[in-house]
Amino acid sequence: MPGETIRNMEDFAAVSGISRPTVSKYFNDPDSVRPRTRERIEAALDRYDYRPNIYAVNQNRQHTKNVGIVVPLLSDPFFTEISRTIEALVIAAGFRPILLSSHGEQAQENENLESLRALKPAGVLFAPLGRASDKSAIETFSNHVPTVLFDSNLEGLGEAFIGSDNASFVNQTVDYLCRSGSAPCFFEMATPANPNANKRRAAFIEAMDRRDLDPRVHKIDGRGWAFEEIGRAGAHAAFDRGELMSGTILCSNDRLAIGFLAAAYERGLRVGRTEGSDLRVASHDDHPFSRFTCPSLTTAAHDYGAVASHAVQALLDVIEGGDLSNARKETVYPARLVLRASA
Amino acid sequence: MPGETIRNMEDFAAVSGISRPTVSKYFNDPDSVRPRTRERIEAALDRYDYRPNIYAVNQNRQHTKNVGIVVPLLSDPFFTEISRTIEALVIAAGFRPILLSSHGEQAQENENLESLRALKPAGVLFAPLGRASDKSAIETFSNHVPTVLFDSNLEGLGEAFIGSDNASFVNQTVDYLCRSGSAPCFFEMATPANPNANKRRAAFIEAMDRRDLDPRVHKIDGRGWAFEEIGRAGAHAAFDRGELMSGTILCSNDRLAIGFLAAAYERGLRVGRTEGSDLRVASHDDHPFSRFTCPSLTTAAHDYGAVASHAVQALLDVIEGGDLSNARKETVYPARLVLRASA
DNA sequence: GTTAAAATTTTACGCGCGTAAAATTTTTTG
DNA sequence: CAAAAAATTTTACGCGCGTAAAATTTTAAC
Repeated sequence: MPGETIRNMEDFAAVSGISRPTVSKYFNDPDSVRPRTRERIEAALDRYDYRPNIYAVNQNRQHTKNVGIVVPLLSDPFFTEISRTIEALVIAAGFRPILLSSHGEQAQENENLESLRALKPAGVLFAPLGRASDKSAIETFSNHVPTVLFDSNLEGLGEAFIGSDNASFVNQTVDYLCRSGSAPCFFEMATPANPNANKRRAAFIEAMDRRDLDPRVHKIDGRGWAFEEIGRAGAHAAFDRGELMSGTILCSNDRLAIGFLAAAYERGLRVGRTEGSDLRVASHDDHPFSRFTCPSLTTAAHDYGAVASHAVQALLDVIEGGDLSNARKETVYPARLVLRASA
Repeated sequence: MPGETIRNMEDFAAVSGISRPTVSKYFNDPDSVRPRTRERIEAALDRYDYRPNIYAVNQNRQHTKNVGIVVPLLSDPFFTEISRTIEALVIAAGFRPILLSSHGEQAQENENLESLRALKPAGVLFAPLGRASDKSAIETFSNHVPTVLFDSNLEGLGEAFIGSDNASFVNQTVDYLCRSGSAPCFFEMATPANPNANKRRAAFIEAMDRRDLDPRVHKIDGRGWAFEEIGRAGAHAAFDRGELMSGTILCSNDRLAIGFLAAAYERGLRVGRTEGSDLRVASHDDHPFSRFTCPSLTTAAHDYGAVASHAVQALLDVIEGGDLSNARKETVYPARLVLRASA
């Protein structure tokens, strides 16, 4: 009868009729004790709602069962989505995910790494800000905590990098756009925060060169992470100069495209691949909202599942396997073209 | 010289020339020690990068400096935004925020509460799922941990509730729509997950009754949290029957409206308040993307800042003040009408 | 400069659990 | 059923820190 109060593992061991060290063993791995013992513990466990004190458990551990997940900007639905997927995999692997957003700022990113270190995580899945990241801080961190980078690569940092193949993204959109209509002009921020943007531009130029086409790149102003507004303002500025009002526009990413489409709508420009349209717009990322733009956005989709599961697996390999292969691996996944109404 | 390795507070106390209990006192409140002592500790602190072991610190504490933040669905930008604001306030108050999403499911919500209990937080800011919430689980939880509800109210649960005044939202949109054009029809899910939806419908009916107008409510099918797709499918179903293709539509929330606008666009319906438009669409929430819909969405905005800061303050009062007033308070903030192009 | 007040140091103990080593019990094997 | 193997219990210690009480030093007040 739950008359007495269970204050610690010793009390719980007493009411379950098992010794405290055995109970301790059970909580670290239920399969490590004899089935009958396990039954008795679990019987006691549902009569009394005892759980080990997390802080006492972790006090003397070198590393805990925590796994940090750091993303540059959680309010970007792309990162919300990928971190949700990663979270589920981390839980399935028996770890406790700790989700942190850097809110687009280096100071916050560094603080996230600092507070993670204090939590002694088994490992960290880390999508860095990119250009704004403090490389040396990240290097120091990754020397102490097993770190796997995803989404944005920082050369040489972390045990591995898993992301998307930017060339595949651009090759597929360029290929589709070129064979279905006029050649695209690339639309991007002049000083992108993310290294993927640079790779996409480079891939665009190369893809156009291969086709003996002029690789036109339209760069717009704007700082920070409010990409939709930057895209919208940049599009209006272009329209004011009579530019980008016809033909085919390939945006570096969906959030810029969302802003571009809003501006086009505001100008009464008809976007789409049907006859009578003024211009076509395509993009990259398959942002959760791109299904609901007007018109719906033709884009290249990340393989969320592959990136997430490979990143988690890579981290688990480092955590469990130790240093099997010392080599830092980079893995990228190709895009999947998603044809919608905008191009 | 950082020759020796600092393993614990005793080592650190030694190199800083201060006794360990005083160092302990410093870390709990830097102002509680003499200025000269503080200087010496902080001088040592930047020669050696020692920080107290979080787990040892919290092991014997009744409650930690952690504050839980639980939202029903982090991938909804509305919750991403409000939790970001709350996070900053929690940090400013000297606590460590722990952000958890229930991913729209009761099982996850209950798990979140359970893992929070194990972390012995000083308090929790909790936006429940609503109808899908396990009330008894939440009641049990809130008996052990100071809990302040926000966004969705559950009668009698938690120490306080802070949210938005649904009647204010609907009154403002209805008032504006009625005085600027035809009377609105309300567009909502037949079985909304969130109690706010019910209050909005009730407020709509009341507002229309007050004006001696017929309160037409259009209910659409759909389960889950994919509101945009539900709104889009519901709109198409209505259009197929020749309904909602003209006049004024007032959506229960912006995410439904985003779907509605996508469907209207796909049908070639012109939405807006300008001449030549087929229908007007307005909504509630001021979702971060509602600025970028086509046309941009007229809506009623939450006072994010007021809700966030009042919720945090209410929790701090409970944490620090003990039980000054035993009464559970409910506080709601009015909406701010945001006129854009859609109505 | 003396005294009272404040801050610090000393001393000492406890928290809840991990874990190693030796002793004991239970289970499996033949 | 005896012996070997496996699991469990006993015993014992340590982790890093909070914190109380008493002794001591420093600071502020006069």
